[in-house]
Amino acid sequence: MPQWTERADKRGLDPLGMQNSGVVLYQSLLPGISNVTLRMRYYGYYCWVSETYARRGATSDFEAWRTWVRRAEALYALVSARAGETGVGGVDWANRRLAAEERVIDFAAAASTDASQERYLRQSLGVFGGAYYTQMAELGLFTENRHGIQVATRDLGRRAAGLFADAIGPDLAKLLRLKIADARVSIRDLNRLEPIAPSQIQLESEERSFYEALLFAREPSPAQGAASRAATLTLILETARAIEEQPGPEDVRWHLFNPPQAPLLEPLETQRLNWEAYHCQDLMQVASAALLAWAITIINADGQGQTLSDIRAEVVAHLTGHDEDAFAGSWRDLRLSLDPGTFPYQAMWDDLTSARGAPADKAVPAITLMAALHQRLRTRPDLADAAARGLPGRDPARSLRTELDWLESRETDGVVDRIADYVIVRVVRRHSWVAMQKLRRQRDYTFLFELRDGRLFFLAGYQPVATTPRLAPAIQFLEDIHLLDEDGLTTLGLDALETSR
DNA sequence: TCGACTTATGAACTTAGGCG
DNA sequence: CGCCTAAGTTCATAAGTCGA
Repeated sequence: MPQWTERADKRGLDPLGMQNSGVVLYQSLLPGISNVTLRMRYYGYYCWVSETYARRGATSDFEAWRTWVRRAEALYALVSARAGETGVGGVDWANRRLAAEERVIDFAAAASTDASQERYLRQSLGVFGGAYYTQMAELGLFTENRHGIQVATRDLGRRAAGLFADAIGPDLAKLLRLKIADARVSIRDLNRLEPIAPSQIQLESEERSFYEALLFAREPSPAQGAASRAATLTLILETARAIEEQPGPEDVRWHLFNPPQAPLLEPLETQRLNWEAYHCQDLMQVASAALLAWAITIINADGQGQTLSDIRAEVVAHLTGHDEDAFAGSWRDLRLSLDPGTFPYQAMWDDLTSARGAPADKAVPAITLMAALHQRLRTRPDLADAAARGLPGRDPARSLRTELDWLESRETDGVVDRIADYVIVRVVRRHSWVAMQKLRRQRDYTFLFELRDGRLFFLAGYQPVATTPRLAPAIQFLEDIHLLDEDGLTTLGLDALETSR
């Protein structure tokens, strides 16, 4: 291995700067839930933590508030670890403490911000500050007071706090308050506190109905993105009903990819169309990335490096040698030859995102997929509109739109020439530009190849990856509030679905 | 007993988003 | 802009299983 490979110490994230367009889109489709908010019940717990802190005689001292939050989180982690829960901040630490088999666990030091101690979490305001606060603010549960301290809001936040307290009952609420203040807890008390764990939201409780009303925007004064979130969550329930099992993120993507037999009512169809546009964007992103992976293997073919014209010639040779009749005509001919309704998108996606197989063998599938997407948008003005609304169409961003516009600009040119240009201009040179920006702005060296004496030299390989659109936490939330379980849609879930559509 | 193969374990890395 | 987090994935190694 050459010495200079060591310089590529950061692997390129979004090497074509194209994933970002999809990320921006999906963020608007599930506001109030992020990739790091993993359990619904934290929303109620933090409101209770804030209210309890206020009632003990809160001051404007941020340090005191931070200590209270950190102790509340550390205790929640200990209870959850004891109960075998997942998605809780600090469980790794809690499991280590439980394994030590102390009779009484003193977590004052672990909850402090003293760097010399083994802390349950290092970030100063815990998962509250790192993940939940911004999402709870979006939902109208939390706000910042004039002293810069995060507090539960008067209306929604206080109600959530009250419902959490009611759910666990006065005795446990008192015990919980005492143990947070004390920062010491026995195993016996951890067991007693199990009803506060994230999976313990009771089926027939006001706490549960409150979370449902909150998520599905049935509260009196819904916050900004509430309707969008409600529509997406309803579409997830719809997916569960259709596939008759607990859906995973992939199931949701593919279920929402095609218009359903029985048309959805507004605003659900509009939101489904947004998800379809997002998924088309991700398909395009993966196809472009597959061409990048291929270009990298061409660069790496011998240790001598390749010029841009070497790479172009290899692309032409490979695509010409590939006895694909479809590639004999123009780009326009290619897209018109495909049926965008029956095209095997999922098989292509699975192939391109899998590590199996050589990148060169994925070039033809990637190109065909791009043509199918092109034809899909040409024949679906509703979809093209959704893409136009949700995705950037001009420099310096790259998206489904920009790439299709580029391909369409000279679409009567031959496929092989058009794609050879695409690989050079939109893939190889684009990656160089993106990596240069990251080097300048973030000082990250993310180049997958580098230029020396007019030749490109291999630095690192690349595997196309999908973006992860917050669907996993959304599904977990729906499970936490009993709308979904391991068998799919529950009775409550069916009720919620009927109410929402 | 050896080697080929499968399964289990664990370390290291990746991912997203947000704080300080 | 560096760092932090949980969960997922990948990869290497260890342990276990099997047949010759």
